[in-house]
Amino acid sequence: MNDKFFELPEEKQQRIINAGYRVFSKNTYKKSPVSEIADSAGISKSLLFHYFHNKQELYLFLWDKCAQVTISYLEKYGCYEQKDLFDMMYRGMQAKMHIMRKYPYIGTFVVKAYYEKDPEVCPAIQKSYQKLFDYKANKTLMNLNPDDFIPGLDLQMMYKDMYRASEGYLWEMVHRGELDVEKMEQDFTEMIAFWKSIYLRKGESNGSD
Amino acid sequence: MNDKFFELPEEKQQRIINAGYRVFSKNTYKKSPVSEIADSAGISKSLLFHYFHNKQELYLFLWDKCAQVTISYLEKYGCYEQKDLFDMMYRGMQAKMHIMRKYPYIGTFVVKAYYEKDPEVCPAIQKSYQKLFDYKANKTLMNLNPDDFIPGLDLQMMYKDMYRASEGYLWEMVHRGELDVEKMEQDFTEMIAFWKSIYLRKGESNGSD
DNA sequence: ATTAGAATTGACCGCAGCGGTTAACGGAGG
DNA sequence: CCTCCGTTAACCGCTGCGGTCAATTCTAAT
Repeated sequence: MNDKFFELPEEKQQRIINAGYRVFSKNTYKKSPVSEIADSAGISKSLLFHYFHNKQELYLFLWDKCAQVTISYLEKYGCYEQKDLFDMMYRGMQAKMHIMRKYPYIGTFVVKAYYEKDPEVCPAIQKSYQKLFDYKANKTLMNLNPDDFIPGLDLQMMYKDMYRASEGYLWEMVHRGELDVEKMEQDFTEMIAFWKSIYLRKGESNGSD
Repeated sequence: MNDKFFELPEEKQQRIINAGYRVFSKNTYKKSPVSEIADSAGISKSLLFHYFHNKQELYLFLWDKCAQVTISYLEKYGCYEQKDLFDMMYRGMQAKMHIMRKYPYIGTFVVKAYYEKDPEVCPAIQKSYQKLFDYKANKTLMNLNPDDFIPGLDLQMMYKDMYRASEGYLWEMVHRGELDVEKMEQDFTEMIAFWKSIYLRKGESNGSD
């Protein structure tokens, strides 16, 4: 790719990147017109081809950017220094929200990319996905103390259920269209509070309402 | 459309319908090639155009079929005779599973259709969606007795959380590719049991696990 | 066997829209 | 005035689309 791209003002880079994520997350790789990306970014198709030699290069750049962004934010928010489970979920949520604020379509893009079948990009995706996946792999649940939770609780199930509810909520929001990140952050906070209220053992040193 | 379609053997009708759901749920309306549907159904494009005059007609037929199937199965499984909340969820799940077994891509199709922007089909979709939505609207939660549940539980939150977890699980499965309905049914049953174990008031006349 | 009629198809058409190229435009600096 | 460079409109060859239609195969009654 043309390094001139990085000399562009941040805002313009972002606009182009997000346009890419948006279009590629809506269609297959093959059926995503570069012209639509250019339009969405407010530049001409020619200019886009000036920065990226071809469609494939643009796509793979976006993919790499994707992994890079995810990892950097997860680290930034300290999502893997898990002391308290719920605190960790909260940090994870914050990281996700921050990413979504900056790159609203990155989530759906990742999913689409992962299941992309086109031989022009598929191998590259598959190869580098493992890295990201390994990174995200939950070492969670390893060192949870059952005494902190209500007696007889299936911790595995609890975790799965919370994870799924988060995913379900996210899905709900994404498909609703406009992402009101403020509201999402608030809703997530509520959800976490709810989970604490039902899962955590009561009457301990924890001050909850 | 050509009524000859309905004289086809059930299995062939199904094959065509499912091919339609599959292709239309993968791409936008405009970017879904009729030829791919025909291929996927194992017939020629010409024949498909023999049964449906044009793409639009095929699409809207599939949409109608969709509403019709959903409603009929929800009724068949008695999903709205809610006495016990969890029983109702179980019935709902069974209905969904039955549908997915018969029309694996119908779920994703509905979602795609709902957010379809193409002026050739959008208005028709939007108009008839309200019906389906009104039908599915949860009168649930109306007549729940708080005494059945653990004290202080926020019933609204509980319901939302269960709903989201279900969606999250479904999303997880759908995006994983092959839909092992048996396993899904089993997992859902487990989830419902889990919910009963954490939400339901203990030590009553209810005999659980 | 013959044949009418329906089921089914391959080949075709005109056209839209794609990825990518290129020649030219326009504004800032000298 | 020229030159550079970010930027674009116009263009090109081509693919693949929706839809048609004449031809072929299948079915079954005679």
